[in-house]
Amino acid sequence: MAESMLGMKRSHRCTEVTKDMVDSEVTVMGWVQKRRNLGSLIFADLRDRSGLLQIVFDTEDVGEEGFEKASRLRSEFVIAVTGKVTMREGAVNDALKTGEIEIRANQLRILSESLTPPFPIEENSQTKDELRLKYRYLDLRRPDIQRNLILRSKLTTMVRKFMDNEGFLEIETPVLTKSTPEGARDYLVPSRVHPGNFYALPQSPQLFKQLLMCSGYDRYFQIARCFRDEDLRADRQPEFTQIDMEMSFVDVDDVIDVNERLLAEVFKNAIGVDVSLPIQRMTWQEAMDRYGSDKPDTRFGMELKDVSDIVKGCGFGVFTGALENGGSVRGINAKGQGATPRKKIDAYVNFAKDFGAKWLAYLSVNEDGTYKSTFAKFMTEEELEDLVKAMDGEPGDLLFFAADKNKVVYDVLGNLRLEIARNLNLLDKSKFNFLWVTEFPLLEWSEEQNRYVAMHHPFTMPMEEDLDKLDSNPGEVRAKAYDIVLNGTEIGGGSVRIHMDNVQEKMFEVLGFEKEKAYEQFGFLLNAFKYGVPPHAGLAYGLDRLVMLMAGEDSIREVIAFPKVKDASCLMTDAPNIVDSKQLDELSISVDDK
RNA sequence: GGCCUGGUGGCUCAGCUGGUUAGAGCGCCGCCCUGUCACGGCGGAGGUCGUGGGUUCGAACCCCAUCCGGGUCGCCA
Repeated sequence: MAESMLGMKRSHRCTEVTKDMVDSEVTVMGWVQKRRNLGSLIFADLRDRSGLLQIVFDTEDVGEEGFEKASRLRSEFVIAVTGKVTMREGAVNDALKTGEIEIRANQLRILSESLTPPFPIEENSQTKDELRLKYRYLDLRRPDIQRNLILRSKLTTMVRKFMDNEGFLEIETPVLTKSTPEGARDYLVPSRVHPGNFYALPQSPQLFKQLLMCSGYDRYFQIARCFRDEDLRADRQPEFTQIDMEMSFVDVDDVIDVNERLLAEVFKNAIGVDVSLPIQRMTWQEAMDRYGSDKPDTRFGMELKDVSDIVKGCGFGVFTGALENGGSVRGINAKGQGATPRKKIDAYVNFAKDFGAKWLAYLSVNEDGTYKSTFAKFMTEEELEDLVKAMDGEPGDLLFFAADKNKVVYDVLGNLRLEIARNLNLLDKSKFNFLWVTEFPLLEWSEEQNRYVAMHHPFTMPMEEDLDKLDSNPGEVRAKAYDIVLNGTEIGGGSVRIHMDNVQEKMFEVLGFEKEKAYEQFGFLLNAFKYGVPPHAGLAYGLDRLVMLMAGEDSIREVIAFPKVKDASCLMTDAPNIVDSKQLDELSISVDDK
């Protein structure tokens, strides 16, 4: 039976009550975390978002009726308590912020009873995700999730403050917008007024923020919800949040400068981490050569080495064959892992195959200096020695080699490097290694479409010094695009945009867009550019990933209040769901049952 | 779409090569208990072993299908 709170007013959150307040009367409200009934003395731990506070119920203070009521308390009941703050008579509980004090209740109201929760509401939950997400409203009561969401709120507040100080304006852009070609699949929204026509939910506010630059807003930002209809991962949700920004009359260094200061400020203020500026920069090519990844985790070494020159004359067909096909042979050295059992190595070989490796060669340097390897028989003793030397191989080391097209070699070794590091616990979550990756390729050859596609998007400015290669060698043109990487996770990316119509036309030409088609898709932007467009550039962060890393979590679900599961459905609401045929009729939609 | 992995009382798990009545801890319910905070003591309830089919004298265990999670590859300008 629930009671009204009429006449009672909460005076403090649980942990706002301190020992300075001893002897004063407070009113606290919250959930019963735990009750301990000793017969004629009852303790209850009261919980709210601030933490726990112990309440004592004694007939002397709360009366017969109150005590009887207290004996009915169970986990997750919502109660209001008025009482006197006192120092604890018994032992102090060092685990609690309020461990020295307690409230001697003189008034108790049960504001709401609770069923026994389907899983314990406690930190470090052991409960399966399935159940947590079905009862997300209970899961969200757990202190660790509450901490994450509080951190997230703090972070966005800090971002807004910083951006405001820097002269950025927060401007909202539409959520119902136009479907864009290229890139991820759009979520579509049917139009009732225009039968057969659809809005798309934005994958990012990209085009709108560029238009805002055309309109003279100079510095824009937005904490924007974005949508992509692609499969989920631990760090990917169908709807996610970007911290999006765009600036006028700037070049790469200007964007990097303001963002370095932003990162330094929020990491310091939100989690007390010092980011030393300037943040290291690395070109895309260097990142690929050294780490096999465009988002290198620089918390550990194990860098890739190109050994193509060493093995080019050897008798091992896998190596020489890759070189003849224009590829390369590269290796990594797992220091001190020479004793890795065969089974584990086989697992690495299988892992490599997931990334397209037909082959993963390995060699361990025995303690006595001899080698054990699958390919030793194809090479002379001298060739092997040179190879090991090139890899800085010492007794006890384990070397892996991939030989294929560069893309495959990078992919295989880049991921293998991470896999080994994970197994060896080299990924220290208390370390925060930032890195700018710059000079991305402008274009990427798509086998599937048999044409070049934009690596970033079709409005990305090529580097001025590469402009003449747009005709002769488009694949080698570098872009004024940059990513900000933290511990091997891409937390943001952006570019300088094309503001020169001749360059934009050339870009569409290289992408195989006919002029008409380009206007059909992006006419509003291209037309806007005819009326005076400033040079502009921007960047967008994945807020969810940023908070995930700050909170030390492994999945963005831990920092999103109501996330979706692997198949993009919501276990709590059951969305998506079928709708009434009347609704479909209004939208002129008929559904094919398959 | 592919691959890997999981589903056993409310929760977390154990359950051998197929063999009596499927177990444990926590939680829950009842009684007792004045300084607990992983409270304690005594007693108790609670299980279609995800679902459907098959093999077998016999299935939680083996086979097939399917549903629901997790990871990952493809995909994600």
